[in-house]
Amino acid sequence: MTTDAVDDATATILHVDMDAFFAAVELLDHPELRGLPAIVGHPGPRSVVTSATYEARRFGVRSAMPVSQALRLCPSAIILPPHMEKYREYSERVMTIFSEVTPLVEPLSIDEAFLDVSGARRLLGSPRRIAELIRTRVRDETGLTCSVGAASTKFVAKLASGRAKPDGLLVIPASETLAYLRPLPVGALWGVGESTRQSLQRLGLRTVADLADTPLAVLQRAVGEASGRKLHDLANGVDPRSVVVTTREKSVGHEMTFEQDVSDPVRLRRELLRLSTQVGARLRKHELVGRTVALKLRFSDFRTVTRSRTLAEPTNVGRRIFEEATSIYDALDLGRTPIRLIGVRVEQLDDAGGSRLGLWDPDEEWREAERTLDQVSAKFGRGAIGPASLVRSSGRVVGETANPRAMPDD
DNA sequence: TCTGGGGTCCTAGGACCC
DNA sequence: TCTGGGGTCCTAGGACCC
Repeated sequence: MTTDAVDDATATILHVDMDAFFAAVELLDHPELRGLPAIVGHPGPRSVVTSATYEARRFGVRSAMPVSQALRLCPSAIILPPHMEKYREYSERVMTIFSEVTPLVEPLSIDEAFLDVSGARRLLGSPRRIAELIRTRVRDETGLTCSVGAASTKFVAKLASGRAKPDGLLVIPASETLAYLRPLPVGALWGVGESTRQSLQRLGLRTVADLADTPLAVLQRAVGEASGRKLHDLANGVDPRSVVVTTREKSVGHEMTFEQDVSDPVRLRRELLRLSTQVGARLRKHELVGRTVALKLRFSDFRTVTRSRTLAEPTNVGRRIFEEATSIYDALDLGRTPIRLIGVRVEQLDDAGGSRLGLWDPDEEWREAERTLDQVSAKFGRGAIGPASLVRSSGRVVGETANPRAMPDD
């Protein structure tokens, strides 16, 4: 047995994270941009950075940063519009590679997953060897690079992959976990963002070691019962979560930010109809129904409100979702208050099962939607809106929704 | 600098029931 | 006449993650 195998025999959870995923996929189609700073983001004045190459990151460009700010930091950056369909394809390809290594794969997002390789060791070798195998296959079969962390818990594996980036591998055996964790800043812990970091700093807690040595009750008073418990555990290297293969989504929603704030209630209704139709289509595609409809609004000052209602009967019908969302909006009595963002979400999901709701004719729903628009038009004046304007209404063409007939089908 | 869109989880208060 | 405690559901908001 090699020292290698001895050293990492306890590190059986892998976290695989693609490097600058969206940007890297775009570069496959634009090899001439390799080595240059590039940013993926929707075109538009209010867009943010979705992904950036490491060349752009060297200028301080980060995900979620306004594109305008990114361009000030890095004026030579090339902006690439996103192609979600393509990213989903590559995501499936790498997830397939993972599942050929072990059936215990838990996708965490489009570009990362946890793998439990404890059962694959006899066949494929130590976790380190398995991680190398994955990295080689991903590179050979997709042209993309990924980073892998291996540890005895999910949380430490994720930390390790982050530390290994880009294009690296880091194994943290159980015996070294605490020594690795303790010097890190509290912000390295999962669930500690800016707000929690400040709360902890007020208590003089700056490192993971500080947290680990603080009595549980003190932490819970500062950040809440559940978060306090979680932080205390993580800081002590405790993370009992196992790799879970199947999880069902708990809510489905769509939202959109206008390029300029919108005061026109008719225009807002039109967006609600579009969003509700999309949500209904996705629910049916996944054979789900939902009992609660939530409306989200963001105002010019960025203040955000949500209002939700629970239905007597669950639904996955766009028209029904639209009715409820509209009714909630009307009840807010906002007049012509300018709106920056509008969103619809359906929660409390359940299987559609064999109920009638599972069977659906997308064309029929689209005709329903058009009738609804006619009613709105009749109420607010002819020509105010029409079915033809639906497609363009967002002011932004989002690939799959460019064809209105394709929309109810997703 | 002027803040996307997809989500999850937690908290807290009130209603309601036992 | 005043007052308990636990459990569940609903709603709103906020923190957080990618």
